[in-house]
Amino acid sequence: MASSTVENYLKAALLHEQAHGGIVPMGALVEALAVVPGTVTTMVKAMAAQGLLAHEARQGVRLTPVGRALALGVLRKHRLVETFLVRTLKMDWSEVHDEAEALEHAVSDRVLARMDEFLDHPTTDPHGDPIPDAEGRIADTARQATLETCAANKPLRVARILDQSPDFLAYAQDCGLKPGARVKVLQRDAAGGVVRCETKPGQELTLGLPAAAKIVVGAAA
Amino acid sequence: MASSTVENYLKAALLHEQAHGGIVPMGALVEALAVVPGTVTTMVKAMAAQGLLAHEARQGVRLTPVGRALALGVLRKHRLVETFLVRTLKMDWSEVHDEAEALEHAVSDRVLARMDEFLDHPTTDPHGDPIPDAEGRIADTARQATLETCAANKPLRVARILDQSPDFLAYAQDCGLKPGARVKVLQRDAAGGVVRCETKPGQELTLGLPAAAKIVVGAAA
DNA sequence: TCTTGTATTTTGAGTAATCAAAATAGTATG
DNA sequence: CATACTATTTTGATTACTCAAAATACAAGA
Ligand SMILES: [Mn+2]
Ligand SMILES: [Mn+2]
Ligand SMILES: [Mn+2]
Ligand SMILES: [Mn+2]
Repeated sequence: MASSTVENYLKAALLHEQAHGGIVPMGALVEALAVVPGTVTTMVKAMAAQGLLAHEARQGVRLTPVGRALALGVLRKHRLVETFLVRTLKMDWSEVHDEAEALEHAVSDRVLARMDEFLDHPTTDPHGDPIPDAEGRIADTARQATLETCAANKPLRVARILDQSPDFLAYAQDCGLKPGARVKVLQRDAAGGVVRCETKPGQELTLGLPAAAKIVVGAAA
Repeated sequence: MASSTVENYLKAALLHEQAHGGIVPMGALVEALAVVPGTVTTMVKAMAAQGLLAHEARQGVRLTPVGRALALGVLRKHRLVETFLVRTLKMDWSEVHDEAEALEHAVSDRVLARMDEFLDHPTTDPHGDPIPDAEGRIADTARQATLETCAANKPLRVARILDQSPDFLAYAQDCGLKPGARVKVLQRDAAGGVVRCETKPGQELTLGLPAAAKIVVGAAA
């Protein structure tokens, strides 16, 4: 029913809503979809006419319940496909995002259900991103601590990487910062803009604050 | 580079060429792609301009070497995906054709290579159709015997089913006629238009000639 | 040869998605 | 408050693919 283009717009709106809350400015869609502003205005009007989102003139868009349900379905496909590519086909976690970007529009619900079963119903993808369940429920991940904001000198684990770019993921892997890895913040220097961490005993690592903000951490259960 | 539409035209031309040889009439593409004749003329002109096929006015098309190479790549994706869906995700062989019809355009060469490895380089798909290798070489399957044409009273094996429709495949499965299954033709009645076969000892089966012609058989090694 | 019938092509039109560039609205700054 | 800046919208085109319906070419049959 919905074209790949429409699905991409819906997913972009959902991700922005999850990351920032409230209305999604047109500019966010311009950026996410890499098109010119006029294109977004045109598409948004068409999608609003279809009841997928509400367009507030000069402000931005909000997903309707129908639009959000569709967006969650696309996000579920994206993240299950990523999980499949890494776990089953042994692809590198830094290359699967782009592959999933295309496959999320081609995998049917039937295939997805078989894949979910095959993978034993995973709840997070290789980047630590939560996978919505078949009914569209998704774990709330708002206000989680990152290496930029967490407490120092406590044993933690990497929970999620907030940057899907191959470059950053390759770098994170190099540093031993994959989801599940242990970390401890040794010292945070706000003036210098760096965070000093320990990954393994003796393995130290200094990260810039923007990079540190992309590493979500949780208690080292 | 090539759109899904172009890939579908190329694959249809290749399949027709493999089944009938020589030039592919416009009408064959009309049928295969379920579009109106004028649409085919338009698309064919565009594709000829791109060097994917040669258009002989009022006659039909021939694949160029470039077009054929692309078509073989699409066919390889289609059949590897089908194999994957049946072997790994345990889907029914009668439903995978339609799924593969969409996935063949979304699976990248990188993913395909991993899948090929994972499946241990299969050479035929679940319907017995040969899978082109990574260089586009494909087993020649012209002039193989079918239940309509093969010798009687010799132990044989089903090699391939030439009809991908879910209905026919479900029927074939019911009759125990999956690739690899043993069969023997007991008697052929050209006047009555039927073939009487034995699948298992004691299990007899009577097939109409059109159906029999869709079951490719080979020696029961 | 004339007449049909069928396959193919042409013509005219429409939809989805896009861009470039000009117009506009709203916000922030002096 | 006037000005400037920025985000958004509008306008006018373009590309890819599609259909409906009319025109045309070709191969047979009478
Ligand atoms: Mn996508
Ligand atoms: Mn992910
Ligand atoms: Mn296809
Ligand atoms: Mn097949």
